[in-house]
Amino acid sequence: MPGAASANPAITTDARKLRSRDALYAAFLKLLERKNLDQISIREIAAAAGVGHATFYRHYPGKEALLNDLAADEIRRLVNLTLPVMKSESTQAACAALCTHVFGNRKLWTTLLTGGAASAVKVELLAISRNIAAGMDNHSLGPAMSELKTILSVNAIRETLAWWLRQRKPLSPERVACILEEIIALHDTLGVE
Amino acid sequence: MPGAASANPAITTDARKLRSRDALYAAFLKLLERKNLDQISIREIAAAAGVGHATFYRHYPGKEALLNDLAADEIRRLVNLTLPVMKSESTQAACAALCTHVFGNRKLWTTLLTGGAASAVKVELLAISRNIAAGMDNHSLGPAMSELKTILSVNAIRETLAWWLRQRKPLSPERVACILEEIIALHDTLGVE
Amino acid sequence: MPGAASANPAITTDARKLRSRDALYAAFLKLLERKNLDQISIREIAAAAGVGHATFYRHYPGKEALLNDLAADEIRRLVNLTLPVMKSESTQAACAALCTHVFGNRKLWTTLLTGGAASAVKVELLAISRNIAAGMDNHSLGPAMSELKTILSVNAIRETLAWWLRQRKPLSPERVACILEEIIALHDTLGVE
Amino acid sequence: MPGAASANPAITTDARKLRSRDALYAAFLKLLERKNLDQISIREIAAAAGVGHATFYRHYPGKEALLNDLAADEIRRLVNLTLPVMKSESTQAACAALCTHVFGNRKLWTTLLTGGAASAVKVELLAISRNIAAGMDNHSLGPAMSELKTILSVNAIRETLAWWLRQRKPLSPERVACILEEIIALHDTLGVE
DNA sequence: CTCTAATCGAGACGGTACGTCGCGTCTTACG
DNA sequence: CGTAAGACGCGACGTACCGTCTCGATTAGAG
Repeated sequence: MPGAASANPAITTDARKLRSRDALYAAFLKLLERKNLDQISIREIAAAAGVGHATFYRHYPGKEALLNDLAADEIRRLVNLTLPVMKSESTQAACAALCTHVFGNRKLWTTLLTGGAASAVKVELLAISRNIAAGMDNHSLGPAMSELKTILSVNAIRETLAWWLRQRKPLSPERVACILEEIIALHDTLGVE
Repeated sequence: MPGAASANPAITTDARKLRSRDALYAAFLKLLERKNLDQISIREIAAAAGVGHATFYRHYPGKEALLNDLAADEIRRLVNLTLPVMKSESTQAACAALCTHVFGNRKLWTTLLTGGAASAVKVELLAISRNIAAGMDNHSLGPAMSELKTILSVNAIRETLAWWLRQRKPLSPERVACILEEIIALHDTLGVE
Repeated sequence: MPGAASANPAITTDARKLRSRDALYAAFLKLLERKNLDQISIREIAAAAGVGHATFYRHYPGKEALLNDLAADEIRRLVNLTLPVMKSESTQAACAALCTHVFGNRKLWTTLLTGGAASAVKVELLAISRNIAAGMDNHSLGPAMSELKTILSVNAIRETLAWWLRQRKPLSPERVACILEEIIALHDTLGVE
Repeated sequence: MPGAASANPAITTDARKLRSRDALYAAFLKLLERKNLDQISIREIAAAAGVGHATFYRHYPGKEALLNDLAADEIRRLVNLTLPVMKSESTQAACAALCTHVFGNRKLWTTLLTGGAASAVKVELLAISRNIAAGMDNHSLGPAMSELKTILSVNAIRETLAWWLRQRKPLSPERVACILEEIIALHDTLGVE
């Protein structure tokens, strides 16, 4: 921070820096609603954020980094909302919580799942899920098969949500929660004789 | 074409044109093995094909067009090999045929499913599958749900194949055929009480 | 010519060849009225002549060659009309003849002197004039000074004609003939003490 | 320019911009010594200036613009050197000054008058001369004739200088000054009975 | 409240790739 | 054989962004 040394060089409290960062984050999200990732230029993001384009580089090495930050943030928020419910209550309740949250932040998640960010979200989501799955591993299958199961489950959920958000007249969150539950149950039987 | 009259203006018999086209096709495939789509420049493709870069544009409007051609070609080849088997024999036999073909053209399909072409293949595959599914529609579900089923099935198959080809020591085609069959069976139960 | 040997390989009587050549000549002239030399593409000339663009190259190595042919032809025609008059009658009569001819072929000469061909005509005209001047050399000056005199005379005449043809309401040929005569007389006194 | 406020947006004080501009100017001049204008590519100029080719376009819309700048600059320098002398002293002194300057910057002027820049210089020189002539108009002739006189005078001077610089063993500046004086005197009598 | 250095805007720059255009050559098929 | 049609390798065009860099001007926060 200005004027002197700081306890932690990584965490800035400088208001200017935070303002720029948030402006970039918001501007990027707005642009992603309309365009694909590689139709958005860095200068465009910076301009939309009311920020010099060089400032962008002071915060992120490139637009992919910003996108990954953004995706990871939102996914983690979703997971933190859903996972505890699943553990303490039931898969059914967790699906309901998930769908409710997604529906509540529908615009954001439409962008994340069906817009230009989709493939980054896919990767990020899988990475996070892998970590979670590593914790509660079922040892009945080999590691490779176990990974396949994770991949299929996560992708099925993701595709279902994306399909949901693409609908002109979307189903109710409760309806989708049921579908999700069914899908999850289905995948649970995979590989079990 | 050179000279004057021709029966069909769309089908060229000019040897030069065919040669260029094939060279571009092959060079592109080769580059896709190593790089992502947007790390490949059009001039690079043309150079690798031993062709002037302007010639590329005389054949395709851009690299996406070439990629789509390529993906559609290979997918259609695969479908034409698999679908008849499923109709005349069984799903089991079709899975076997599919896996055998993919394994036989393993390098190509690794590129298509796990390389730079992956997302284009995903789209193309879904489009073709939608067409097929439209023919043998099951009317028990609504159109939206029916589409979801197609999406989930196709993606599950695709992800499984991709996972297979990513393995360092891949399973035998027969083994994967069994897995695929199970996955397909699983998805058939979707939406049925 | 087709089918057999020819007495003189340089002079073709093949009707097709002559037709193409003339068509190119005419089309080029037409285009020169509207555009600068390097705004005219060879393909454009060929198309305007109703001829394949490759045919152009069978006749001329490039558009400059065609332009030079054209310029040289017309200049020579003009000289052949003017020079004899000067020798047999007077400079005055020659100027009159020149201006009359130019005025009669006004459109052509406007193109040649003020259009895209101007600088080629300048060069060609000087070359031809140098040849003529070499015949009737005045040995009172050195060769260098003598060349300067030719340059200045020819350019003065050319610029005057160009100026004339650029006028919205051009003077009569007789009026210009007088001016030319004065200019020539003036240049004759150059270098004479 | 960088930072914020500036008195005049047209005049840049940014050292980088000036350096690039000058480098382009110099490199272009160097190339013009050897080649015609349209044998010089913009990328070639930029490379010779040690500058990215896009930078060229940040300064000039095209090579013609650079050439015109260059020509106008040098012509104006010459005029500013010659015109005052003519006014305060004599035509003779002015011719001497002109020839001395041209001879001193002989390489540059050879390029400008006999190289690839020649026709641009011709146009530019005429334009500037027209402006000067407009000031000290002689009203004895009509405007058209008066313009012809300007054209002829300027071209005669220009052609004489070009001829001079083309000579293998050029005459002394004094000698050429005399010739020029004679030519100017000659043209002064034009149109006067 | 005052300094001081972190942050910023503006934008020039060397690059790379873009997609278009015209060149001159070469190939093929007609008449 | 001369020609049309046109594919081709080549190379310049002018544009768009890239990521780096240098500037002063501004401003937040430590003392």
